[in-house]
Amino acid sequence: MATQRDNMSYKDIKRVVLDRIQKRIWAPDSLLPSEIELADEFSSTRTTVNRALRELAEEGFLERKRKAGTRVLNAPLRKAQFTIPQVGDEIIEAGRTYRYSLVKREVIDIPSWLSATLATGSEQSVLYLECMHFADNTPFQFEVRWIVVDSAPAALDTDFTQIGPGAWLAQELPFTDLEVSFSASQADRQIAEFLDAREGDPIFTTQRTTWLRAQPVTHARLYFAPGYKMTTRL
Amino acid sequence: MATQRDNMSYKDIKRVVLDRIQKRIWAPDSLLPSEIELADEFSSTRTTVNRALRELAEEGFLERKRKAGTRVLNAPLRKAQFTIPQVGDEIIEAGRTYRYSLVKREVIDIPSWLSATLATGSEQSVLYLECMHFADNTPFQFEVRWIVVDSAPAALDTDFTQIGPGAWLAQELPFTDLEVSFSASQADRQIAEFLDAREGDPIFTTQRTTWLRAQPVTHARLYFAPGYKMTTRL
DNA sequence: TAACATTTTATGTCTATACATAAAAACAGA
DNA sequence: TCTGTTTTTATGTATAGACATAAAATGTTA
Repeated sequence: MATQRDNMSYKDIKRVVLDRIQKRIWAPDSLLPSEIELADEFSSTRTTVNRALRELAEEGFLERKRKAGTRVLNAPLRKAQFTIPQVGDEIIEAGRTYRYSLVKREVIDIPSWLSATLATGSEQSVLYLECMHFADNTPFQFEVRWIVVDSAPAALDTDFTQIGPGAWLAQELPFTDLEVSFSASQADRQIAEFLDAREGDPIFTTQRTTWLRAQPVTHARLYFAPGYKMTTRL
Repeated sequence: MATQRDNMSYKDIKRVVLDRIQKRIWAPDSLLPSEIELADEFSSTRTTVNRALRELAEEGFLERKRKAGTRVLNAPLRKAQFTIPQVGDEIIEAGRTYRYSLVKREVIDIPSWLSATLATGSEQSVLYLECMHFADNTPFQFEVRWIVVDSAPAALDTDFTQIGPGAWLAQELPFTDLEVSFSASQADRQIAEFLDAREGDPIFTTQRTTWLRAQPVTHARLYFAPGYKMTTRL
């Protein structure tokens, strides 16, 4: 058997294929040679070529269908991956010091808009929390969170003065489904105060909802201090 | 050789492993059995187990290191994947009708802030464009775009009255690197007018910069009409 | 004991081959 | 020509075995 380092690795093959796509050697919408032909050309095996093409398809460059073959996507619907960070981690990673503080904690009946959003019963209790996250002692994020008590009874025994609900939930409760949305909202008086902003300032806002196998766990609204920018490179 | 349908597929193995993580059978930070041991348990092979674990690591559940083994991540840094959509596609996919219109088109010297952002020479020409994107004839997005002429000379021969610069670039020019950022900004008079908003309204804003192998191609600022929300599920 | 060299080991990858399967293409009958 | 059936084919996945390699663990020496 030939030794391993002679031939091209799947990464090499990815590079070559991507290069040919970018140089329009394989034009958009055109069909690539079959795995067997490519394996032959690169004197590799179908297994290795398969991995290269599969990954390029996952990355949004190719479309693959059984029997139909592998096609170059015309509008490379490139997929950006961004990690959903824990506020604290995000701040520490930026080389700043993180401080957390609990503003409010109470158990309430689930508001009707929330039970609608979560598609849960209307007779649930939820733990309502308001928290502040600071970076270098300046306001970074104001968090408003609802935790469904039935899904996370242990939350009632936690006072959340030392640990933020995000971090606590990540440790205590796994989740299976997540919905995140991003939008721009306007600072009302409360938010302006907490974030040291002016009323009416544009506020970058994230909403997150998580479920554990169809059971709703928590909903959070995260209001970022003015000037916040979420960036991804790819 | 045993036939294929007897044993567990890599997807089955993924399911089982994920389940054990979620049930805390394999606690956060703990070490999983080695691939060989797992292959043995599932009466599978190392290749198959490897694929399952590799994908779970890509999805952010596990961390793998040579010799050190496979570890359950404590804070599952879940990775949300969102596709960078073409405005038109996004609108059409929502079942609305898309209309595009060019507002302004001129060739200018590169502004200094832009040559700084792009890390390019300061003597470049850029094609400056302002465009509107409508959904069901209501303003959806106001686009401001700079295209580096040297990187895309063909842009000078295009009038952009029929096709938007985003769509045109996707067809004409591949890119290798992309930076996207999201933020909240405030509508100034011009933006308010175009988006049928009030001055001062919070505006969800995307900035995109693309390069083709270290050569800057284009920079765009996309201002969305008030109320826009970007959502991802996972 | 600290600094360096060696061994061990779990993951990373490749090969060669086989069976599985979706779907296009070819075929057959009415 | 239409409709339903069969064949073909490219991708999808599994197996068994080998070599590659980072990094932890261990051993060695100054």
